[in-house]
Amino acid sequence: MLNQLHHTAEDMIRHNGGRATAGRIGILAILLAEQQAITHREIEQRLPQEQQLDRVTLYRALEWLAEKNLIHKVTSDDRAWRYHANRDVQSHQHAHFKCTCCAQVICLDKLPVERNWPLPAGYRLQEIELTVKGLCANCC
Amino acid sequence: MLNQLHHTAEDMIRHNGGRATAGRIGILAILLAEQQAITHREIEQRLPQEQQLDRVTLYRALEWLAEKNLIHKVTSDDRAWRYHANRDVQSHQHAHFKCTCCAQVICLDKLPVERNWPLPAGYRLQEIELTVKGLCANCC
DNA sequence: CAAATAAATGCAACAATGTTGTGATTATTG
DNA sequence: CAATAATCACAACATTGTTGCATTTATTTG
Ligand SMILES: [Mn+2]
Ligand SMILES: [Mn+2]
Ligand SMILES: [Zn+2]
Ligand SMILES: [Zn+2]
Repeated sequence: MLNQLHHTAEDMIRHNGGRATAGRIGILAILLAEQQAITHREIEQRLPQEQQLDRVTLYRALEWLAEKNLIHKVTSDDRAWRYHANRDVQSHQHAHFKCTCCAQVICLDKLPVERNWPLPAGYRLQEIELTVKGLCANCC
Repeated sequence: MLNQLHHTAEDMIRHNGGRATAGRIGILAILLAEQQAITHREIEQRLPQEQQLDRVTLYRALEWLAEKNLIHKVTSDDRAWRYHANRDVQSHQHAHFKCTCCAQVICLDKLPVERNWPLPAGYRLQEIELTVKGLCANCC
């Protein structure tokens, strides 16, 4: 099961012309297995003891994966990026939900906001970032 | 003009039962004068030389002003809070625009998003945080 | 398979932003 | 003016992320 994900991860990495290193494969497998968007720290904790990576290496691997569009970064109000594998649905813009109690972040399907936003004259829209804050099912 | 704002700021602070210190008044006057939401650092730079405040004092003053609802904080993707005085319009929820080039942040009037968002079962909505990213008139 | 090479890694140092604790100062009250 | 609680300044710390550079390694090539 996790082995399957490792295989998938390796494929995804090779398809993008990157080196299939243990670190990258492990990180991407973790993100593929995860339902939520998780932080750098949480990824570190999920890595098996025998293949801990340097903080910087982890940051750079995540940066590479994001560049190649295999994962995406989510901004949060606690100053920590969260990362999540790109599934079909998430490849285009979508909103996020963050629990104000336990801080979990999940990706929501749609982005039900009109693209032609009423901006001041001369302003150009590039991207909409939307986070719904509230309580998750566990914290309600 | 700026003197007028100082007077207004002092009134707002006293109305909330706080001590009218030079620091608080100066900070709030700066935020009242500003069209955009600005960072801690930018506030510091706008303070006259003779009344520079300690970083921590500035943080705590901003915290107090936000608690009293005289200003509001804006989350951004660059890990720095931005602050803006609460005018009538901004007292309720609104969206923000951030220029991806010069990083300026302005408050937008409305929040044209349906409040009854389609969340997973058991989830409860508290607040919607929306940032439109793009290019401002200067950077276009 | 072995050597060559570019890519990835590990480590140390640094930067930005924000927080906590505590003793000194000050705005306000009477 | 004196008393007092609120505010402030300073030092120390925490978290998250970045940069430079020497070392290691995955992949390619012969
Ligand atoms: Mn997402
Ligand atoms: Mn605002
Ligand atoms: Zn929760
Ligand atoms: Zn701009």
